[in-house]
Amino acid sequence: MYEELRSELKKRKRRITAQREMILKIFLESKGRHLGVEEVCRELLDRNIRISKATVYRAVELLVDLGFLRRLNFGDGIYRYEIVDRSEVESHQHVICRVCGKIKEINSEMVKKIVSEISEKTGYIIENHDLKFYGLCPDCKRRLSGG
Amino acid sequence: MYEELRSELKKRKRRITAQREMILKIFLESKGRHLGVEEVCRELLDRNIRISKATVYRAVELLVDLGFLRRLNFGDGIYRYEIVDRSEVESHQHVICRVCGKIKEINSEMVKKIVSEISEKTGYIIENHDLKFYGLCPDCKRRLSGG
DNA sequence: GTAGTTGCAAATGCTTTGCAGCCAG
DNA sequence: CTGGCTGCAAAGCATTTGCAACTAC
Repeated sequence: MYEELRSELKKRKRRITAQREMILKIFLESKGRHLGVEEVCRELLDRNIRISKATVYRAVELLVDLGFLRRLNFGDGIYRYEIVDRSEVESHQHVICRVCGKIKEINSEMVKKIVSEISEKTGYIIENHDLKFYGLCPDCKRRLSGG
Repeated sequence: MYEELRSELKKRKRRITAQREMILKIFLESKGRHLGVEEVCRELLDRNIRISKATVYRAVELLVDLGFLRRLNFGDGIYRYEIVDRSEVESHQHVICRVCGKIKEINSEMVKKIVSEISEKTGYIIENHDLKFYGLCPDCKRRLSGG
């Protein structure tokens, strides 16, 4: 993945820097998590690496541009980012527990059908989407009803 | 709707004020639009009504709590609000043009199927959802491809 | 050498909050 | 009356930006 990053950076005449590789590394080692800038900085500090917050902001923006990260928005006022798995479908959907905040990724075949249905009905060309389902996860469900 | 607002406020021992009714009125008269606090203030000014921004912030939060408004997040750093139509299904979905920003509401039967599929697969109880589809609206599609 | 990067601090922009005065009940 | 409400200004926060020093190439 670092090789791809280097080649993408070269392609766009942007520089290959230790900071950028390090930040990508954090995301590669945190697969499945959804990190905000603050958390990225914390992860870096845990590894005794100090990169200024401004640089992290600029790096994640760049990594989103280059297609390595995806920006997420869970409506809490903080932008979070996750690594883009090239093998995965171009869309993404999350199920979020309203009690514990746990986030689960899902992948429904039915999503494709919805997309084409919407495309037909509205005349829009749908390029990507962001689906969030809110509810109770099994654990919280048990905890709340059980006791 | 104002009657419902008054009774909800009484029920919760909150006061009935001209500002709160006025702000609800703005939303009732702007059905289908997604107003941010700034825009609500502008609408008020257009009607020669001055309500402080802080009050608007507090009022929309209250109206969301009471179930009259729904908070939306289109990822541009601004919370927008829309009136909740009691007759409508408890869920909502938007199609957003990435060029002109136009937002269209949709209502797909297929959404219900997805919800139950997800519920089965994940064990979550899905209470509501927030679906956003991004792409090109017919107008921008024409403008971009046509010339 | 030079243009892209970084770190810092200051600025920005949306939202929240403390507080004194006001007003609905 | 009195506790909730409003308006104002100040504070909070996440994010962005200006700039001088630095560094990849």
